[in-house]
Amino acid sequence: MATQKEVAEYAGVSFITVSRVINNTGTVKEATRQRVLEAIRKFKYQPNRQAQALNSGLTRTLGLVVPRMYDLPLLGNFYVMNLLSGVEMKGRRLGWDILLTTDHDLDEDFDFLRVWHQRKIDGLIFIGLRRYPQGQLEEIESSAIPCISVADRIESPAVSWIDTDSEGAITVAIDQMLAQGHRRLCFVSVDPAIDYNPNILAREQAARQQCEARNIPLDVVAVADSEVGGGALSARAYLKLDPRPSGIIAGNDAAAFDIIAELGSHGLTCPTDYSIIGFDAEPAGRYQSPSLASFSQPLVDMGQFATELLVRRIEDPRMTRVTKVFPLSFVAGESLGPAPKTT
Amino acid sequence: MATQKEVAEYAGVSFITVSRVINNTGTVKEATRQRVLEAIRKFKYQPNRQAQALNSGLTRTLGLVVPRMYDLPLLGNFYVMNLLSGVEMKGRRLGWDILLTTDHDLDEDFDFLRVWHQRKIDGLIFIGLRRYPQGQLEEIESSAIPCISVADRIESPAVSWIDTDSEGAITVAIDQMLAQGHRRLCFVSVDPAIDYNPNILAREQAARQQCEARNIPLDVVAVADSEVGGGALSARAYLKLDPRPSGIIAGNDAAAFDIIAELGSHGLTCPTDYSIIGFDAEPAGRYQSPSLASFSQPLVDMGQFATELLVRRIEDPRMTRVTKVFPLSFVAGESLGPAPKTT
DNA sequence: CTGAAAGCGCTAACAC
DNA sequence: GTGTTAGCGCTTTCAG
Repeated sequence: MATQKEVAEYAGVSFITVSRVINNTGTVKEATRQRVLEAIRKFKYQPNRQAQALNSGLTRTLGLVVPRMYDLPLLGNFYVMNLLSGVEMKGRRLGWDILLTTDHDLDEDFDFLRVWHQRKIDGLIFIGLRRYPQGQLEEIESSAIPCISVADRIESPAVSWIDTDSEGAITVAIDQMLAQGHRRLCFVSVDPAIDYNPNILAREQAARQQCEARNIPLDVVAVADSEVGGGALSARAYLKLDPRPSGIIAGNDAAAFDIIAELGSHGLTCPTDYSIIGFDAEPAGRYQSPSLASFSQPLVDMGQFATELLVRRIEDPRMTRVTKVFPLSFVAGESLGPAPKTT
Repeated sequence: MATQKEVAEYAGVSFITVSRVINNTGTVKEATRQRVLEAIRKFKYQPNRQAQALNSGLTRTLGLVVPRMYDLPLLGNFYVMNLLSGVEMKGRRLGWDILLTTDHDLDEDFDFLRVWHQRKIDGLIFIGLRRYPQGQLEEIESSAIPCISVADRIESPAVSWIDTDSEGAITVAIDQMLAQGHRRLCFVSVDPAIDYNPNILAREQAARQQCEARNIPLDVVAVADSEVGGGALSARAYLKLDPRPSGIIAGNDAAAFDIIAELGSHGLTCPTDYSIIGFDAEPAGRYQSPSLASFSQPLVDMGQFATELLVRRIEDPRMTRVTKVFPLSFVAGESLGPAPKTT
């Protein structure tokens, strides 16, 4: 691990000249420059980022706060992972590294800002920011930390956000159900007291509003997030509904998988007895029989967009906030079929 | 972002005293200590890790090198993600942060050691280390960088590794197949020229050796990794086999999903016409019909183990290398049934 | 065109 | 017990 000093000695210059060559600052005679480059190559010199950070104030590192559930980081989650892929790709291209953080227990003292306070990162990407207690939100909004909120539309002018178009997707989902003759719908949501999932909650709200506006009977079942198998519980709640809706819109694919499995073990088959549409378009939905109708989201693009935005914001502190809504696209599947005759 | 100096001024001491209080070094009078703690609380002071790193040489950050395929980081991969979860959990508990890196194009100049050369991390975790060209491997083995290899059993005494017990699992898989009457087997592997997957290759090798030792006919089909839908190609290669084996062992679940789907579209149903066992025990395998027989691996534990090992190695450079093999456990599924009569 | 000096925030070694 | 000095590796003035 060579330093500028060693390189400089070998090249017969002072270390400051090495700094100039590396950063392309000031002026260096071509002959000198070549000698320095030669020495850099010889020692495989790379600048020490810690030292650079110490006086530039920039770590060139972004933090991604990954939500957790029951102590396990939600890294296996399809949404989180694809977003992360995009973040990593764009970060690498722009020369920024990605530091992974998870939130600590929510009642503890705002632990996920630690990396910021310790100056290990220059900006943060949050997924589902509103899962955090009000006090912590206020600290973020009032602090100068550059950050992007994914999936939660934060009001504060200090926080840029990106999100998916839940309303538009729900419109399509309802239209699809109506076109197949389904006249009574059920939305499978998540209990925010158990787990806060901004995407599912936004979809639920859109479903409620649109069904009311269009005068379509809607039942909402909300038990627990499917990440932990709560979908099976939701299925049982669905079975108790009377009359029983023939069209199910699940908050995400994971919930849909659970429900199909659980209803199957109760003798209900899809799409004969009911139809179901999920969200996320996970690959697993393609392998299933019946394949799962769903909505795909440009998650990798979203991760890239968020990263680019955050880097720009860091480099230009006066940048005003940006908000962006990404469209979803419907993915057909065998799980969506005509409503059963006996409605 | 307060500094020691500001805290010190408020407390009426010199900044070095603040340093002492924080690090519990030297001796500080209780009254002074209280005043300093008070000031720290008031300013919400946290030490600047960049500055600390600059003179301790320790960044307290670990790097995880995530393999890529066709430019996309393999973050959606079940194996990688669960490992990463474990790494993150243990890192957080030990007070270490996790920096995500991916390998650059392999022919380029060893880009994934950049974070080490730039002193952004103190150690690295590799998955499938042998995917990298020989020259780069040698650089790792000969350099002083603390690192752990996951899934590749590196010979060098400088590199600790952890892996799963492919041999043991393959023994169980073959036994299961034999018990169901299957007399001819097929292993679905991956072409290392297309993608290097150490787990699948180890399983393939074990299958070859054991089938030969036990005198069981084995065909090996290797087309492309299932991550990119190559499983469908493997299925077509399987269909051309004559005689056609009734028992398929797939290199991983993703390949198995592909194969079941593809064979299904050719009129072959599982487990009537053939049986199949996968590896990884992905949740999606539970939702499928038929459910997929597979092997589960203690991936989160492995990630935790690797992290703890790496941190110990960093803190004690003289530590000798550790190797550990984790057992797999068989997960029953409907995809494994009696061999068809007409063998 | 190049070098010397100062300082980023912190800690280790040595005074008082 | 507490403060002073020096230095980690680098960049940004300011001289020459």
